Amino acid sequence: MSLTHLAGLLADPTRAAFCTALLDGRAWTAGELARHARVAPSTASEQLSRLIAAGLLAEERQGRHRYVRLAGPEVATLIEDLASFPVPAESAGRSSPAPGSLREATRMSAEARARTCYDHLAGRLGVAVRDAALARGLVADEDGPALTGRGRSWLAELGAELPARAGRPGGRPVVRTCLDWTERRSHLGGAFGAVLFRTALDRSWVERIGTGRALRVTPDGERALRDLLGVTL
Amino acid sequence: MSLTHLAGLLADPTRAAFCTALLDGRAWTAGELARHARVAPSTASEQLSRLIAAGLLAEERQGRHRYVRLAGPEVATLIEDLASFPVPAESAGRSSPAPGSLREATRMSAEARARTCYDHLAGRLGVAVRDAALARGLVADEDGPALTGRGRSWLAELGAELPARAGRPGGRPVVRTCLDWTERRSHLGGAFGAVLFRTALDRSWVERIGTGRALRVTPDGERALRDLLGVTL
DNA sequence: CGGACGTTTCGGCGCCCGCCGAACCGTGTC
DNA sequence: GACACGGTTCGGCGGGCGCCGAAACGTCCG
Repeated sequence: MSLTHLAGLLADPTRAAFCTALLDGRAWTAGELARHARVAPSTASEQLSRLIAAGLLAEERQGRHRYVRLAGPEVATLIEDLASFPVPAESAGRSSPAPGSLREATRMSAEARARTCYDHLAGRLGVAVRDAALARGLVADEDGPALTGRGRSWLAELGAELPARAGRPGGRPVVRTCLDWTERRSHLGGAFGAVLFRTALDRSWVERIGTGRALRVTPDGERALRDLLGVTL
Repeated sequence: MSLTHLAGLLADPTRAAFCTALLDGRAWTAGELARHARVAPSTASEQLSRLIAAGLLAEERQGRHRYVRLAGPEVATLIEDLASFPVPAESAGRSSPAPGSLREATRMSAEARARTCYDHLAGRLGVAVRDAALARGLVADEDGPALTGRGRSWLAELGAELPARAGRPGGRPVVRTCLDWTERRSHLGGAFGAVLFRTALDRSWVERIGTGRALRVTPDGERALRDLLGVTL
């Protein structure tokens, strides 16, 4: 994969829209993505094939549907890195992308509260969780974040465990900080962030609302967050 | 900076050639880059302006020359990340970019031996330095690399010091591993890697050869590497 | 079996953008 | 002051590529 080839794939508005939509970590059908990006199904089909051929996306066919998702966490962080590259000063013209409709505005505020970032938590909830994990000594942040011994036993008590390859060379980093670009603060990614979100979803502490990346914290979730991390929202 | 805009800048062969050339960490003039990428000076001028406007490059004018360099380490890592994205299997056609001329071949072998990677060491030398730093306990690698206490005092004895902002939020990471794509192994980047290379250059342990990224280890350098790190080449 | 639907392939249109050469400007040199 | 040289601006050319609509294919359902 050459630099120009990869960059060229992300340089097109349609393909970029696909990728950012898929940042919610879920699998979308080709048709959903086509409607989302407002292009003809034929166009979506072509562009998806290219993204798949390049190894950015993975596909899974089920009957007459073609499900598509990001190929892995590396792809997600790559896209996040590109998308969060600091904008030089002179773009002060239109600071926010213009709320547009009311529907759009409420969606954005819901996502600011709590949302997914590929496979972990983001938004104010994600930042609060990180702060709590730091305060309780589950995660240290000396020259880059790391899971502490206390963090490991906390995770074990929770009944969750990290994938075996996490942290080993070639494997996924155990904990990564991910710049949250609504909050302009960090939240927790990496294998730890992922397993945290996974359990929260499994135990119905959070649930997805709408078709986007927004999340809602359930009453059970509020209780769990308070008892396990001391987080109050 | 939108994702598509940034990616679009790197999607063009000419602009990409500029960026990868600038990965040597030095400042090039517009004309040098034009010749390097084999385009007319006028073309180079236009493209450089765009890269600068986007904040990827920084310029410095001296007399009738326009010097240009990468805007910072973040840009370098961004480009490295994109360039080192794993290529899917079916590109097995032409594995290496065809040596072409003899001149080209000797340049490549020199760069494989020792070269710069933006502002730190790479190639076999870079990998050897990392291995030595790990073996001597200067750097640990538990869930991501970190500078140890011993590493800090080693650096102090050397008479070198890290920039004050290194490791703090918003600052540069103290030590980063950077996948070396000739060696397919990691070498040391980050503030530590940079200060290491800086002192090596200041004390003439290594010197640049040719106009590219290749380095030569001086006799003084061989001695220093052996005494300080136990590295023999 | 027939119709609806999601997806794919193909041909063709239109636009964007990278490229160059020519003219021009400012700087350094003889 | 004349000339050389690096860089920039501008107009115009050409190719690549994203888009669509039409037609075809496969799957699911009645």
